[in-house]
Amino acid sequence: MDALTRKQHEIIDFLLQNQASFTRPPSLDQLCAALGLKSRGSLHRIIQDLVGAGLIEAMDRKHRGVRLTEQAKKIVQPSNNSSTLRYVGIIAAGKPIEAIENTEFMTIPDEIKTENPCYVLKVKGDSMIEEGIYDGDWVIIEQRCHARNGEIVVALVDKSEATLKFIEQYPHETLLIPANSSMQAMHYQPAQIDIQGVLVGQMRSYRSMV
Amino acid sequence: MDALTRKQHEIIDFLLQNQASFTRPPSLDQLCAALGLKSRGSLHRIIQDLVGAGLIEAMDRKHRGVRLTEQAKKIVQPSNNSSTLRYVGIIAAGKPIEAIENTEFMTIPDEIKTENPCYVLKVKGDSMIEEGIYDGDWVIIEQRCHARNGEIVVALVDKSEATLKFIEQYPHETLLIPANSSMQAMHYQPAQIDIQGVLVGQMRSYRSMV
DNA sequence: TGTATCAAGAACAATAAAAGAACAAATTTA
DNA sequence: TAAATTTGTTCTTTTATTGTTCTTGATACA
Repeated sequence: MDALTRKQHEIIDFLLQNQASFTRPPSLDQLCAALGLKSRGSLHRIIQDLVGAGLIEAMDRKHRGVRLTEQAKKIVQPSNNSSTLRYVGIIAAGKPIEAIENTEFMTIPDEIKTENPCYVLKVKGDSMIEEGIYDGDWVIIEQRCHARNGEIVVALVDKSEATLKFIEQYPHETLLIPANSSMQAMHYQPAQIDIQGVLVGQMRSYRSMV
Repeated sequence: MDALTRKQHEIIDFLLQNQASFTRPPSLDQLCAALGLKSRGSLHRIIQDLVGAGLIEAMDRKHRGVRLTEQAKKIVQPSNNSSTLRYVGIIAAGKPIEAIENTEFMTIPDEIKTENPCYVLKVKGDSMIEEGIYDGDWVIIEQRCHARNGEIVVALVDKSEATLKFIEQYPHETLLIPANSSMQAMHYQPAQIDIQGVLVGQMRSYRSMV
């Protein structure tokens, strides 16, 4: 199969990304409208080339619209707008992270993660309640061992206790600050603290509320 | 089996979506009325093709209406497993929902949605801040038109303004209650309020904080 | 410069669909 | 039971839509 031209690529990308938004396979005219073209004559040629490449099903004069082949649909699977992250366990202030028994995975939308490796924790406790992070919420953590002041981090204290807090780092002191006015900021020696990741996303289910 | 023509597709979609609203299988004339056709002659041909495709049960002159086969009902099931939801737009208290221009879809983990149809909105404003729902958060809404007292709903006020609030419904009064102590509960006539969905999930990105 | 790609549009052929007439079978009503 | 009505079926005719094929001209690129 030859490499696709720019336009062929654009059309396939468009179709793959908008499969869901067409309730049925679009006709050439509909595609033209969606793509901003004024006439379907030239689009037809491009579609035919894609039929040749095995990415679109032949239309042979049937009026059934432009349908992607299974092969084409597979192309998009890896580059979906989400990815599967490891659900590691439960984080509760003052305790080690309680790992869950069987490794679980959760599909997390790109909107609340980053390009870098991330993992998921479930939050236990109210220490970040004023930041809108509640007991039972999930948090998405980007895995890294450094953070900037003011970021929310998973911090390992004295190699034993894990906690989710705002961090402030100074030459001779590291502060872990809760978002809960009934709790106090904690002061540590920098060596006592290991950063295990930085908060990049959060999510919550309201299903069990009922 | 060949792919369906547009009209065949439309009819199957219609039947699937309106199964519940027909007390008995619709006759050809009823279907014509529902679909805006003036004569059943042409509809019959299309139905026969669908019988041939195994999606509709053969009628053989029985006057009992059009029934989908089990196979046809399965067609929609797989898309249920998919966790791709429509990102509809932005909800800001006191304004209509501001639809986004191009239909977008977001992949939402099963943990923060339900089995029923859901859609996604972005929240603007602070009216639910004490419930941990902040300006800029996404909310996942289960699409239904009724709610129980104490649930958080997308309510359409006077057919014009949309808002996200706790709801309390009494025979002669409906209350929309914010989760923000600097705001007041609003009192309405029940007829002023249309429920457009119930909150089932929430999520937030911390990426832009940096 | 020549080549490949692409947009626009005209013209055409095939298919799909709408409308309606006429009839037969099933069902309901009187 | 008989008549009336509804429903499904089979046609034909007409219209609309969709896919196809060409030609012309513009643009990008090596």
